[in-house]
Amino acid sequence: MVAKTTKSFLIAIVGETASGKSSLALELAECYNGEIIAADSRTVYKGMDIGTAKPSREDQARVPHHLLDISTPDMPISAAIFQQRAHKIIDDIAGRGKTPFLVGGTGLYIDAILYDFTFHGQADTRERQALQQLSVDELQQRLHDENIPLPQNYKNPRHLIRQLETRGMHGERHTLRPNTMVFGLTVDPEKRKVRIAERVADMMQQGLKEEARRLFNTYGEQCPALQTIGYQEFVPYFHDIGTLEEVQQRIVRHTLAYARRQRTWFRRNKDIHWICKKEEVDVLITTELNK
RNA sequence: GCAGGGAUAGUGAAGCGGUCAAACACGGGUGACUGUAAAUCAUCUGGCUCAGCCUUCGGGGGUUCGAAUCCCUCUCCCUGCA
Repeated sequence: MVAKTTKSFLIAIVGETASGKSSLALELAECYNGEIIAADSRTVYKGMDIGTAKPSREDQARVPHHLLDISTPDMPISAAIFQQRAHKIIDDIAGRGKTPFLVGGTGLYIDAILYDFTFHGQADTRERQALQQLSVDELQQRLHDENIPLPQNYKNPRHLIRQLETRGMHGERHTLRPNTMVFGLTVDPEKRKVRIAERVADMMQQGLKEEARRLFNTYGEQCPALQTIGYQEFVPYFHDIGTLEEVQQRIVRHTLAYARRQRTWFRRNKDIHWICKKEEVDVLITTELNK
């Protein structure tokens, strides 16, 4: 019992895409003898580098990063798998007397750690593929037949499939993990658009097109992991539809929409300390450490 | 110059006498979401003192109980003949 509550110290840094999480995390990790765990559903895949703004080799040399490149796009990582691996690494880092920093923008992955989600119902790829052929109506009918209540998003095929897989079992959500501080980075709405546009232009410069082409050639256009902003937009272009200009514009728009979704996810989290400068974090961490 | 076709909400595009504030797509806003989550889904998107009212379908004028839809005319755009 006691052992459970003496969890190691953990600092989480969350926020929308292009909010500066990575560079802040880097600074803090250097400052507080830390290591970084990327809580990101796309940087876990090898080969998806430019489009995911994966930390560079130099950054990784400055501070050890974890859960980057742990799989390939054809071997999907789920929230549950991510959680298991992250737990182990957090313990490992703490065991070596260092401070783990959980950094990322994938809300579900972050929360799975912060609130120690219990997941129910293993996903069976075969069965899932079969279910994916069904329409929303058919999936709802199926749930009805098996006496399983509809999920909250009852028109969402993915959630319907999941509901079938878990047979309606609901995972548990616990209170915030002990010894944990959660920081959220805010972005000036005025600057958001410019920042994202610049970032996307930058990715194009770095060869995003070639990276995308290589990935699609290797794993196919249907590969779920490649249904990612920054890659999917190239598909029509590779079929000679539209210009590169349009691809870039679409990536920017989709990224903006994604950032919005991230905001609505994190906004609900009352445990987040919203900040916009490193100094604010320093004050909070220092007082926490002195307790 | 003559003969045709067209102008519709932020954009593209339906509608072709009433059920039209006007389909649909895109774009935009808001939200949901515990084993696909950078995914997926819902919802709103002319204005307002919002179960009703007001102003819209290139401009103006008619016909009609009633027009985005019919007629006349003007402006601009595309097509065939000159």
